[in-house]
Amino acid sequence: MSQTISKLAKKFNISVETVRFYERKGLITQPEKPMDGYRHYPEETAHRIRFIQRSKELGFTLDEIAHLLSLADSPCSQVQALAEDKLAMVQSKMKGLKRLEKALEALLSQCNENDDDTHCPIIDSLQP
Amino acid sequence: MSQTISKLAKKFNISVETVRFYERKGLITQPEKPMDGYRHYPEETAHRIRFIQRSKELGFTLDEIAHLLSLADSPCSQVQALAEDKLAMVQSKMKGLKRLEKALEALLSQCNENDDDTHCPIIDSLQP
DNA sequence: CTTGACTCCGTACCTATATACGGAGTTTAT
DNA sequence: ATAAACTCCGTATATAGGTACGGAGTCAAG
Repeated sequence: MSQTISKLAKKFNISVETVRFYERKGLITQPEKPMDGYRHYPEETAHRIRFIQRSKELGFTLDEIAHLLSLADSPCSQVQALAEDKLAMVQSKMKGLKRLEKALEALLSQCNENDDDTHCPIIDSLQP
Repeated sequence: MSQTISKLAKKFNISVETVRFYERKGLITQPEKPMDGYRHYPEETAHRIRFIQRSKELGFTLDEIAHLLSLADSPCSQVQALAEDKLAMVQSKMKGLKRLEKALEALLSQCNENDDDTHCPIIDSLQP
């Protein structure tokens, strides 16, 4: 069953504008527009959008998703390489956040030892 | 010693435009501009920029830094509250990344069990 | 047949954090 | 004294991922 743009959008809880945006990005192909000039989407487009949404949940950017889609029939090793890159990025981001967490905890523990509420050691440690 | 804008910028390895940008943002105050119309920065501005840079490393956004700066003489408890919010954000972000990591690892382990390089199970699991 | 909902398109706008540009005026070095 | 380097200002551009708008045409229900 072919769908209008708003049906499709509603199905995935995104806006009509977003569908058009994905189209412009080349993530989905603009369907044939019969006599009336309106888009009528085949089932396949719905599959693509599902793919896009799942990939987004995995932290892929739209550009990376475009890449993934273009790899649909490529050797597994290529897809794997992309996922591995992503994993490395995720892990490095986590390391940064871990550092941040430690730093914030250290600052906060200074506050806890501070009796004088009128002045905050955090401000001091940030200043030279 | 008062500094010109480019000296100041060089000192912190940022660009002149960035200094002007911080000024527009209200993070640093635009200094008096004597006869020639050029900015001459007091030492204090350098301290502020140092503060900004350290805070950025801690993951504060410029808006949050503006807030921090405005709290410089506020009760410790207020500054502490801001830092605690930030800590909570950092921790929640880490949780999200942890989930992501697991998901990617699961996908990759499927690839490792896959003999057929011409087709990738990652693509399949992303598709409906 | 009219009204309201839907669709089209191009374009502007949004956040965040800058970076880049252009033209005019100024300071510094040689 | 002249040229290079610096400064001023306002504005435009960039990324990412959309969101919003306006005017015109079209479709579906009653």
